[in-house]
Amino acid sequence: MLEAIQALAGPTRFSILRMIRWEEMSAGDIAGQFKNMTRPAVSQHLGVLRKAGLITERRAGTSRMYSLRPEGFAQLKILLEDFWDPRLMKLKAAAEKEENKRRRKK
Amino acid sequence: MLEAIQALAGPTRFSILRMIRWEEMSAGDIAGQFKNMTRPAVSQHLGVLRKAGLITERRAGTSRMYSLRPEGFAQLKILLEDFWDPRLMKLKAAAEKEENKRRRKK
DNA sequence: CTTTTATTTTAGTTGACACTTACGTAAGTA
DNA sequence: TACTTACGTAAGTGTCAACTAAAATAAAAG
Repeated sequence: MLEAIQALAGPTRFSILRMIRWEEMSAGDIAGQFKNMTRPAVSQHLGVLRKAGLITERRAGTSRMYSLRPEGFAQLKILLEDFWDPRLMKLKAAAEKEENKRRRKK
Repeated sequence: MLEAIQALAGPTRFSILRMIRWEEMSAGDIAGQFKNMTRPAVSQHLGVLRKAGLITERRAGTSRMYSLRPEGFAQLKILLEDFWDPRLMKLKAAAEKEENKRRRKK
């Protein structure tokens, strides 16, 4: 889980994620967007993002297409919500306790 | 904004945030939870978290009390939702389709 | 004013990570 | 087959962030 946050924390990787936010892109096209950075460097970042579960890879001929993996971000969102507002969390916990009580009555 | 993500990415800082998740703690108490780490090190991490807007500092006598700052996490949550929410993605795609139609009419 | 307590700040060291260059690989093409 | 395209992987290097130790600061107590 921390792996995903660390992947997100790199400025280059963050830019990559913004690029493929709406539609998949090839590794070459992604690297082409960067000035002053070699293609292997971008490839390594793509590897980090993939290992972190934030993107998926699809092979198309000699190209590799990368796209966002919503599941990865969903998990991060859940994680952040736990920090979001502790008071709300307490209320939610209480509500769920109530819910369970009701279920057990059946 | 990236600053907050980078702050969150450090394992030590992540632990600190979990500690003060429910209630404020003094710098000393926080540092006391860590084995194999000096107090200055923890203090530096607290500084990073504060600069990133994730925690707030309150002075009480010679102690400094730290607590979570929900606003900081709220912004992060919004950021992630932009990557995650499929409904937003669909809306954007539809908007671009419209945009293309308009262009072709010229 | 001096001492104590709690903590930050400064200075300096070291390990991890982001690069580059060079090489390897897999799929398409002549 | 040999060549080209589009990549990833390996090895080496420099930079930066996390740490420690020592000094500075700030508030309370004596």
